[in-house]
This record gives sequence, C-alpha cells and structure tokens, in this order.
Amino acid sequence: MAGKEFALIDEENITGEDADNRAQVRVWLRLLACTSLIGAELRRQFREEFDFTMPRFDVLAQLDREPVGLVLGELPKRLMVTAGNLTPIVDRLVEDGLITRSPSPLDRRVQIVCMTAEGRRAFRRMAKKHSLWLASLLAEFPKARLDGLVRELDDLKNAVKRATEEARA
Amino acid sequence: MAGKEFALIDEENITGEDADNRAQVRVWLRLLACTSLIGAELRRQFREEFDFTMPRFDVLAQLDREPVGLVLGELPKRLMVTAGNLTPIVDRLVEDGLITRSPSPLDRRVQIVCMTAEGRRAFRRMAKKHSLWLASLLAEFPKARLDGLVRELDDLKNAVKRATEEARA
DNA sequence: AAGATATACTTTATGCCTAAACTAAATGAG
DNA sequence: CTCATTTAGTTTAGGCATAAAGTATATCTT
Repeated sequence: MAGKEFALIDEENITGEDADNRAQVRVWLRLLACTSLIGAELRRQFREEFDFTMPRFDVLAQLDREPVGLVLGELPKRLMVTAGNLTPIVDRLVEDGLITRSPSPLDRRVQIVCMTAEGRRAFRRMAKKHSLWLASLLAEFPKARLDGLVRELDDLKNAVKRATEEARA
Repeated sequence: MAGKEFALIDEENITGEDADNRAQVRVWLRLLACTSLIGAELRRQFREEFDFTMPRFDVLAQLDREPVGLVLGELPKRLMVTAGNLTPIVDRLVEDGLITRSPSPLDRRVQIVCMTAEGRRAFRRMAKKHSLWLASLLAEFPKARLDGLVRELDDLKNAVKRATEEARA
C-alpha cells in the first residue's frame, strides 16, 4: 500500500522459492493483491470526491467517538504507523480546522488531540461514503461468505501477532 | 501499500458508518491489519538482513525466470504501480548491477530490462529467506486452512476486479 | 538536590507512491 | 509527405512511510 510500497510477485516465481512454503507465500500474495486493489480504489474515491487521503481519514476515525479527545501518543499505536509520520498529518488536520491539538496541563510533553465540530461533520460525511464504496467493491463476493472470511482473517492476524511477539522474545 | 499509506479504523467506529455494510468494512479492516502486520515484518527483515526493500525485490522477482528480459512497460502492469514510480527503482537496480536496461533495436521508445547473473544470485538468496520468513510468520495458522483461505482471497480478488471494471464501463 | 534514565514528540534523511505534465518516437490519416 | 494521435518512458510536485537522531519534560535514584 503509499504509500503502499507493496507489489506482487508472479505466481510462477514461487518455484524459485522453497516449494514447501508455497501455500504461505500464496496467502501473502493474495492478501497483497486484495489490499492493493481495494486500497487503490478507495484512495481514488477519497481524492476525487473529497480531496482527502486515507491516512487523514484514519486519524479522524480514531478521534470520532472520543468525546474528550485522545492523547496524541495513542494514534501511532492504534494506526500502526510511526509517531514521526503522524506529526505532519496531524499538523495539517489542525490547519484545516478538523481537529485541535492542545498541551496537557498535567504533563507538558503530552498533547491532546480532539475533533472539532467541523471535523466531526466531515468525518461522518466521508465515513458514509467509505462504507458504500466498500459495499459496492465487494458486492460480487457472496454475502454469506463474508463473516467466514472475517473469521479466517482474524485468526490469521492473531497467528501472525503471536509469531512476531514470540520472535521478539 | 508503498507504502503503505494504510492504517486501521477502530472496530467501534463501524457504528459511525452504514450499519448494513458492517461485514464488508470488517473484511477490509482485517485485510489491512493482516497486510500491515506481515508487510512490516517482511520489510524489517529485508532491511536488516539484506539492506534491501520489497519494491526492489518485487522487480527482481518479475525478472527472474524471464531469460530474455522484459519490456520495461510490463513492470508497472504486473506490479500494480505507476510507471513513474518504477523509473528511480529501476535506475538504482541498474546502478547496483543487478539488472540491465537497454533500448530495443526495433522501437527506440522501448527499453528492455534483464537480470544480470549477480542479480539472479541476489534474488535467489533473498527469495529463499522470503519464503522462510512467511512460513514462520504464518506458522501458527493451521496449515489445513491455508488453501481454503487462498481460495477465498482469490474469489474476493476476482469479485473486486469485476466490480471495478464494471464501474469504469 | 543532581544526575541518569525514560517518555512524548519532532526533525531529518531517505524511499515509495501517485497524478499530471512533459519528451521523444512511432503510427495513422489525409 | 505532413500533421495529428498514440505509445513509452521520464519528470515534477506533493503526500505517506520509516529509522534514527534530537529536544524538552518528567521521573527515578541516590
């Protein structure tokens, strides 16, 4: 994805890798293909309809329904990006009047970010479209299999999480 | 994902979107989470072990097993990125001696890219590790369900492709 | 109280990615 | 043949992403 920074390996090339791990490589390539396709379409829609980007939308999504705002440091964790990356994104959302950033009175290192009324309006308008776009993109996939796929992906996610945590320990 | 440029919306926020499309949004969020997790780990490994990036690896993967090389214009299509993006990546791979880029004698607009012997060696070394890393990341996911997941993702990919092609028509 | 360590965040350097504008070469129509 | 169009690729401007280094504030240790 921006950034994407992901691309696809041709199926043929699997033979160039360890034959025993074909299934795992295939899962990865399919994940990448699906995410790229859907992500490209969502990004295009966001840009054309709202002149907005997905990372900015993601920040608003975190702030929506946090009536008192959020400690800035929560955002990198929830969005799985580095803190340095968020600085300019938050800067621009503040400039655009969609969120506020104020220092905590308790700890001058800490900043609290909070959506403005305008930000909330903008987010809700975009979120509605966001789910419609997704519904339309996935319309040809059988609805009956959606929940099953969610479960499989949940299990996959947890398996990967466990594997990475083990590796670090 | 290039970068990626993808982040995650909290589950809670689905209520802020159209309730009818929850399942589709959930699939998207899970796809994003899985791709981000795996991608981050692969990127880290590529950097630490080989001082290499995934986009560079992906280009080599396309060129591996194309003994006579590839028309440059094929790469953007296969890797699902824009042509402009590839120019500097190909430039650097040429500089590093991993691939060559030569003009076609038939059409002076066309360039042919081809892996060097050194590039082939480098790719095979990295590809082996790449599949091992993936196998280890997915090790805790039941092997018996891998093929089923591949099929689901294939169907999903094709469904999304059809939806986007229809939308353009 | 003073110095070491930890935390919150920003800055810098580098690379990926896109869209849109641009260059050069080939093709097609009259 | 000439001009318009198409095609292959590069360039530009701008945003996203990372890792690593830096700044400021808080906390902990003694």
